[in-house]
Formats: sequence, structure tokens, C-alpha cells
Amino acid sequence: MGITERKDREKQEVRKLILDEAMKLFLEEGYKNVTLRKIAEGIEYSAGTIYLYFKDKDEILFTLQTMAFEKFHTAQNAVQQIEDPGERLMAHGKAYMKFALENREYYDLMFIMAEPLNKICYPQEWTTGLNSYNLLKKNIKDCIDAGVLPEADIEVAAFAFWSFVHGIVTLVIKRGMMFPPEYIDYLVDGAFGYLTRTIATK
Amino acid sequence: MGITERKDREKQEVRKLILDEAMKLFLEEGYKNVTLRKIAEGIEYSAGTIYLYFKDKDEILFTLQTMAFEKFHTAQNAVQQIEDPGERLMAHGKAYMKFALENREYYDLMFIMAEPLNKICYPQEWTTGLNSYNLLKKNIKDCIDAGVLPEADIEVAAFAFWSFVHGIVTLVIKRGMMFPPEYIDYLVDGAFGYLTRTIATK
Amino acid sequence: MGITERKDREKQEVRKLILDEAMKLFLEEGYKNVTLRKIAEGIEYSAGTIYLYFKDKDEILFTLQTMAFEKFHTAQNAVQQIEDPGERLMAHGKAYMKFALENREYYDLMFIMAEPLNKICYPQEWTTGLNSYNLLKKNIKDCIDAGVLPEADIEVAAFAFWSFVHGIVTLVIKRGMMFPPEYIDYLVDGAFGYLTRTIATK
Amino acid sequence: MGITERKDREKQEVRKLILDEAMKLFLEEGYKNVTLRKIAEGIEYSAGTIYLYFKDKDEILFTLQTMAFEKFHTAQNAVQQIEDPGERLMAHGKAYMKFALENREYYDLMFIMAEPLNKICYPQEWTTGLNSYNLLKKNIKDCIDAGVLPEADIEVAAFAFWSFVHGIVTLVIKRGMMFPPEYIDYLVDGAFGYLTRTIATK
DNA sequence: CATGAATGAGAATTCATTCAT
DNA sequence: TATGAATGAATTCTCATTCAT
Repeated sequence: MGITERKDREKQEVRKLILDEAMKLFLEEGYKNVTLRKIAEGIEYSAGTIYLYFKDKDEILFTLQTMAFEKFHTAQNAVQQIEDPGERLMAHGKAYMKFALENREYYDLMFIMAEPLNKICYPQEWTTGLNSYNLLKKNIKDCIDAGVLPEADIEVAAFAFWSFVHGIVTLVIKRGMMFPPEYIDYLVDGAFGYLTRTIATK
Repeated sequence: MGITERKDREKQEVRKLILDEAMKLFLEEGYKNVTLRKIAEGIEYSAGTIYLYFKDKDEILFTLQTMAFEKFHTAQNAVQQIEDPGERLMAHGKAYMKFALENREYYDLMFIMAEPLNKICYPQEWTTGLNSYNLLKKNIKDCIDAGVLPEADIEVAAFAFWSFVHGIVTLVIKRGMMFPPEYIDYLVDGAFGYLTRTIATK
Repeated sequence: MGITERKDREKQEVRKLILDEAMKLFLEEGYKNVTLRKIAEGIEYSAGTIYLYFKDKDEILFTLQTMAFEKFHTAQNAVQQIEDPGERLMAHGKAYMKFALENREYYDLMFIMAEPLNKICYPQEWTTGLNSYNLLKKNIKDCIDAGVLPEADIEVAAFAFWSFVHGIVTLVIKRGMMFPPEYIDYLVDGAFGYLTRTIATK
Repeated sequence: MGITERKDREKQEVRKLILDEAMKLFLEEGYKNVTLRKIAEGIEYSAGTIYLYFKDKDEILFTLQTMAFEKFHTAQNAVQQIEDPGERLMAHGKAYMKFALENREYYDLMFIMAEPLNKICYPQEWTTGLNSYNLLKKNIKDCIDAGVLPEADIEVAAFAFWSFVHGIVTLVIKRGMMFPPEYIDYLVDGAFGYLTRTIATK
């Protein structure tokens, strides 16, 4: 059993090597520059080897997506320690935006890019993504229960809140060039503050 | 003169054929699916013919983008007839979302897709896009002046409002598969109503 | 007959237009940049029109070559006025080199380039070229008769002399980059003087 | 080790196959006839395969050029054993012409063709070519020192001598069709003898 | 498990040439 | 005579994928 285990570990290691390299390329050079050739070169294995660990290129991308969701979930979990529901929701939103803007390619992969999604239809693989969404719903619910947010269908309120922050970061990531660079932080913070303050001070 | 006119019309028709086919391919499977070869096949012309109408591939997508902006601007202008600032802003938002969800490829091209944007940097081509944004700012300003919206830097408030509707439609367009199809309209309308109502009842 | 003549003249004019433009492109941008499209654009006719005046692209190139030979012949004729055979031959050589180095693309077309030569096999079209060669032979013969050059088969002596100047200019035109630019004139003049002086002082 | 060696040899063989085919095509109809597609067809491999052996088309021609220089240098070295400077220079010239006329494509590649020379600017790759030139300069110098050739700047004298033989072979290679085939040897030998004899008998 | 060699399909683009009008 | 539209064949190059070893 010792041998089998070691083999297994080694197998996992190469797999990780591939994913890390793929993610690195993805982050550094964008989607269309992630080629199997480059991955193979980067990890100093032959291109064929990759097929021993992944069915095809899409499967790598898809795995990357799953990993991105995990990173994303972790980043958000931190705010759950805050007791006050209003403050917690605010912190949640800020953490969301911070993650998105500091990890633009990850965010693209998770919530914008079309590519590896054919497979996402299979709901079992979508779990981690949903976990994050559930977190949001909980925080929204707490706010409504505490009277910080007006009464509403939780689904609706969560979707509204998510749309808002998603809109902000998507605009910045994809159309940031429309605005003067030094102006963007001001817009993002201002916009977030404007709507949340207006709502929450009720 | 009749002949010249007919020729001209025919020329325009082939041009339109190309653009339609390009948009169709774009719709079907995204940017990387739009190849000159496929466009040519689709319209049953030779690949070279396309170069009689467009300088290169980018120009096709860029033209599509420009068309999208024009269509988009027209769609929004309609609401300006409404007198009441609050109602007008609400109508504006709904018209925005309606357009986006009914013309998803156009919307993608305008505000999400990365590809042909190299060229949009040249500000003169970006004008139509800015016109639409200026419309929004005006409507926001009217609302603030009328006391319907809380005081704020117009740039910030406009960015906030835009982010919100952009977020809603982007989520639906790109990650609509996360939600039960029959549920989407409810979410969109609900979310929009939830935030705007909360703000505007002041 | 008046009408026919005018038509003929007009026909010749367009033909000349094409040739001039082709030559211009050839001179300015080199062989591989002479495309029918560019010629047509330059003279503001359609590409198809060119086929009314020339069978195909090669025929244009070939005609250009013939024209180059004429220009070349004219340039050389000037030296024939010199009486002294030795001086005349020297002047001939210098004129040859001057023409070649000042009209590199012409020279390439005439004596180096492979392309339009398939047709040169037909000797009747080669006449102008031969005229120039005959000129050289005459000058060589005069030198031998005058005792300025050692006795020899005229064909051989002419070929030797031609090879020498052809070698100099070909080396400069095609491999000039091997030498410091400011050094080339010195080499060319020096080399020409070295051999001719050595031979001729006998 | 046997296996590795055999693999290596096979790899070299395909490489050679490509180079040979490229040279063949080059021979048959000049530079513009050397297309990757034709090379691939000729050796019955797929076009992509060529990219496993060469970075791009230029690299193939550049390799051919380098090979040509090496072959050329070897061919000339032989004459250095001759003691008498005058005889040695004569033998050098003859060896030069022999090589050029027996390896016309190689010669073209080295000293006539324009195409892949962009790269030759990098002086380190030009070394072999210079070696040959230095050989010539040495032989010229020995002749001058021995009084076989008249006093002169060595650079100038070498350039003159080179131009002469280069002119002869270039004329034959590129415009040989001007002369009756059976006459060419007579011309070449005669011309070479005529000038060298005249100079050297001093 | 790993690889090197090979491939086939496909990408954008260019051009000489044809032909109905 | 002239043209505008169209084409087909060609170009270089890239990539995911396969497979014998």
C-alpha cells in the first residue's frame, strides 16, 4: 500500500504542476495564450504527457475554474467573523471587489468568460460556486432580519446585491480604459458607498 | 442612375450578409468561432471576397461594435420623452436591460468582449458610446436636482447606476445557466425594483 | 484614318502609363512588390484593364526589361565620341559602372534577376542587349588594333572586360553590406583602375 | 546508446531531406518557388513537420547559406598547398570558378540572392565567408610581395580580383543563355587567362 | 509513465486572373 | 474600352491531438 500511495502522490504532483503552469500562463498572458505547448515547456514535460493527466485542454481550463472558485470562497469567508450584519455585508462586498480586481483573470474565468462552461451544466461541479452565493444570501438575510435592509425575497435581494458589485468590477475589468486610471478607485469606492449607504441608513 | 443605385444596393447587401453571418457565428460560439473561412462558407462566397468589403477581420468586428452602439443609443433615446425624472430614470434602466437581454451579442460586443477594443482607444470612434453615457448622467442629475436621489458626485452616481444594471444583464447573459430559466425574469425585475425603490422613495 | 490613329495613340498612352507605374513600383519597392493591384491603383484604372494591354504580369516585366536595355544603351553611347581607343574603353567602363550603380534595379532586371527571362530565349527580343555588347566589342577591338590591349580573340577579351565591371557592380549591389559604406567608392574606383592600368600601360 | 544514436541519425536525415528538397526547389525555379508546402509535398511529410526542424522559412534558407559557405571554404582551402604565389593565385581563381559553376545554387545563395540576408548582418554568422576572403587577400599579398602583381592596396587588389572571377561566374550562371552552350567553357577559361596572363607576366 | 515525431485541420491574408456587364 | 465583383489557389504558420516506442 505504501507504494501505491507514493505513486498516487507523485501522480497528483505532476497534475498540480500542469495546473499551476496553466494558471500562470493564464494569468500572465491571458486565455488565448494558454497553449498545451507552452504548458509543457514550462513544466519541462512533453506535450503528450499532459494527456495522461487530463482528457483534453478544456478539462484543464475547467479545473482551473474550480480552483478559482475555491480561492474566491476562501477570500470571502474571512468576513464572516464580523458580528454586525450591516457591517458584515459591507465588508463582504468590499472583499468581493478586492478579490475580483486583484485577480482579474480568475474573476474572468469564474463569472465572465464563456469558454469552459459547456461542462458547468453538470451541477455537481458547480458546488463551490454555490457555496459563495449561499454565504451572500445568509448575510443578506441577516441584514433584512436586523432591519438594516428592507424586506424582500432573499433570492431577489441577493441577486440585486451581487449584480451591483459584479457590475462594478466587470466594468472596471473589461472597460476600465474608458476612465482615467487614477480615477477608478474613486469611482469604485464612491459608487459602492453611494448605493449601500443610501439603502442601509434607513 | 437606376443602375448605379441597384449596384450600390447589391453591394450593401453583400456587406450586410457578411456582418450578419459574423454576428451569427459570434452568437453561436463566441469570438474564437468567428473565422473568415466560416463567414465565407456561411454566405457561400469565397474567403477572398470578404476582403473586398472589409480590410481585415478586426474591421468586421469593429463595424459590428459600432453598429451595436448606434442601435443601443437609439433604443435609449426613446425614454427621454418622459418628464418626471424619477420615472424617466426607471424607464431608462428598464430600456437598458431590455436592449441588453434582447441583443445579447451586441451587448457582449459593446461592454464585455475584449477583442476588437484595441481600436476603440481612438476616441473619435468611441463617441456614440459616450453619448449614451451622457444621457444617463443627465437623467441622474435631474433626479438629484429633483431630490429623487440623494446628493452625490454625478460621475459617481452614474457609475453606480450603470454598474447595477450592467451587473444584472451581464450575470444573466454570461451566467444565466445558474438559474432556472423561468425564474430569470422574476429575478431581474425584482432586483432592479428592489434597489431603485429603496433609493427613490426618499 | 484620323480616328484610328488617335485611338492608337490613346492605346499607347495607357500602355505607357502601366509601364511607368510598374517601373516606378519596381524601382521604389523591388520586384516582389510589383503587384497588378498596386499598378492599377497607381494609374487609377481597374486591375482588369491591364489585361487589355498585356497578356499577363510576366509580359509587363519583360517589357520593362527591354526598356531598361534601351536606357542602358543610351547611357553608353555617349562615350563613343572619344577618339582615343584606350581612353574610350576606360570611359566606357566607368559609364557602365555609373549607370549600374545609379540604377540598381534596372541593372538587376537586365543582368541578374532570373524572373522574366523564360522569354528571353527568343533571340529577336534580345537585340537591344546585344547592341550594347557589340559596342563593347568594337571598343575592345580598337584597343587591340591600337596596341593598347594585348592580342586576343575579341569575344574572349570582351567577355573578360565585361565580367570585370559586371563583377564589381554586382558585388556592390548585392553584397555591398559587407563593406563599410564610405569605403565602397574607393574600392570600386581603385579596383577598376588597378586592373585597367596594369593592362593598358603595356 | 545504440538506440539514441539511431534516433539521432534519423532526425538528422529528415533535416537533410528538408534541406535537399529546399535546395532542389530553389534550383528549379528560384527563391519564390521554395515554399514550405512544396518542400513538404516533395519529402512526403506534412507541412507542420518542417517546423519541428526549422523555426521558419528563413531559417531553412539561412542554413542552406551557411552550408554553402562551408562547402565553399573547403573547396578553396585545397589550393593553399601550392608554393609559388602566382600559380597559387591562378589555381585559387580556377578553384573558385569551378566551385561556383558546379554548385550554382549554392553560389547564388552566397553571393547573389537578396532574400535571407537580413540575418547575415549579424557578423558572427558571416565568419566563414570572411575566412574565404582573407585567404584571397593572403594570396594576393604574396603575389605582390613576390613581384608577380603590381604594388597596390591589398584591399583594392583583392576586391579587383574577386570582382573579376565573380563577374565571370555570375554572368554564366545568370545570363549563360546569351551564349552558345558549347562556347562557354572557352570564354570562361579564355577570359580568365587573358587578364591574369596580362597582369602576371610582368 | 513519458516522449518525440508527426499530423491534419485550420487560421488570416494576398494575388493574378476571369468575366458579365 | 473599362470595370467591379468574384474567385481559387496559394502563402506562412499554429495547435490540439495521437501513437509507436
